[in-house]
Amino acid sequence: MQTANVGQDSNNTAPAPAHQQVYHQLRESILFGDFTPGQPVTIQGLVTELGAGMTPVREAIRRLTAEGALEFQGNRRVTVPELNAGNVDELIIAREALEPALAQRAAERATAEQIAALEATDLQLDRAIEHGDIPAYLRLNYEFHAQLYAIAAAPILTQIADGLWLRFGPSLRVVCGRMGTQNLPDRHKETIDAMRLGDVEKAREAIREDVIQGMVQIREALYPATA
Amino acid sequence: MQTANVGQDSNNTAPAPAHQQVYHQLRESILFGDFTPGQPVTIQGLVTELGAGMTPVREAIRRLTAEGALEFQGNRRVTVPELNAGNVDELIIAREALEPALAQRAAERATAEQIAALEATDLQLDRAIEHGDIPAYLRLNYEFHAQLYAIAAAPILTQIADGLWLRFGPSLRVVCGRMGTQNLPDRHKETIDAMRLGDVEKAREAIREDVIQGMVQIREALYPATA
DNA sequence: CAGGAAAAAATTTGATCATATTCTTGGCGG
DNA sequence: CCGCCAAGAATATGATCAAATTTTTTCCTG
Repeated sequence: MQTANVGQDSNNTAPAPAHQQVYHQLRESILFGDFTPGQPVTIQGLVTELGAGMTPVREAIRRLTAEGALEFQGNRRVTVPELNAGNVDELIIAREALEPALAQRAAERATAEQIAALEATDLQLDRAIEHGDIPAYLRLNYEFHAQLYAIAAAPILTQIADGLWLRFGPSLRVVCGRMGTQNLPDRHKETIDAMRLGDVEKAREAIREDVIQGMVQIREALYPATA
Repeated sequence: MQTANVGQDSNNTAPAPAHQQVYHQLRESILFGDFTPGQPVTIQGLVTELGAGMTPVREAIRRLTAEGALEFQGNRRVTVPELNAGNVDELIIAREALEPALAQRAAERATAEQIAALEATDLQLDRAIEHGDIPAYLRLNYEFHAQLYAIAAAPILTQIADGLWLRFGPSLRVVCGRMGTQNLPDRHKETIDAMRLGDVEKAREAIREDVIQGMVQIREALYPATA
């Protein structure tokens, strides 16, 4: 959400608390596919791997568990969730409901600069797709939507939508790994055009299609049999 | 979500971890109005009040912060969030999007027993409204919706919808305290009737109206000026 | 004698606590 | 009125205890 100074402390600002740093690191790892669905996540493993204390790691894990990015396995174990077909359907419902609302608000508020920045991200995204650079694709695709959220200026809706990315991030990574980046069309250009023209309804619809298209692709890749 | 054994350990089962117990206690306190919007929540206060250790309390707070039930004030302070008019609007959007979807799924799946249980809850709710029993009203109103979520069998959507209750719970309490329970009509009867008849669309619409009605009432009570 | 299931020991991991450290804040003196 | 200092609260650490998993051992059966 807020861009806290995750790194070293600049001149006067205090460094971010360790638990926040750990949280952000873990979050990125989950979002951009350093973890695979089903993978166990151990506290002690992270403690040694990140060189952090036990308490910050525990807190970061709790936070991510609450966001649905990790799953409490009952027996004190925590794993990266594996999505079943029903879960994907739920995510489709949720994203189809939320993202168009955010896009609409963004279209109503966007300045020319913000739209330009959006387009810049999308161009980088195109390049990543051309090069088949999956990590860059995942990052920039998320970045595009995150920029849209920021423009929408709706903190609660944004937090919820962001949480959804955490849920399907690991699976998206798997799907991309299988299919490459070529067959991943989006509706970003249409969205940007609509925003330039101030056509709120069209922007809303473009994002709706973008989201559904992407989610259905995940579902088809993971569960081809299911209708 | 899952009904862990929060209390003493029954014969063979291990007692729930302290951090979960603390989480559930805090959660209830927030949901049913033991905390008021803006109220600061201190770790040490909870440690002494609940007689729990510091680590479990910290973890519970982190979890509730991630769910939006508490707010990180930046300077290490945590408070119960105060909703502004825009926040309420966002909550309306989110609930209007999610609850009908859940109601639809519930209507598609409900057994006669489940509908009967729903009706029983609603009758208790009516009694609480008659008696002006605000705590009971808050509890049973939530219970009604929670039962609906359970029937819908959609864990992700349920978790998100549940999180929304945590966000407006404290404010709902304030509104009820101001207006009493009399002027709080709902569409529960219509919902139950529609479910009995298997009229999925009507159930969806009834819940949609129920939710909007309730949320608009909160908005009007807190921010009368705003359209 | 080999294979395998059950039991027991060992190791790994999670939960909690007491304590030290760091940061914020409110009051006091300049 | 501004800056410094002390009190209090939050953060972080490492130790300790408990639970779960894994490995080893044992014993029985074919």
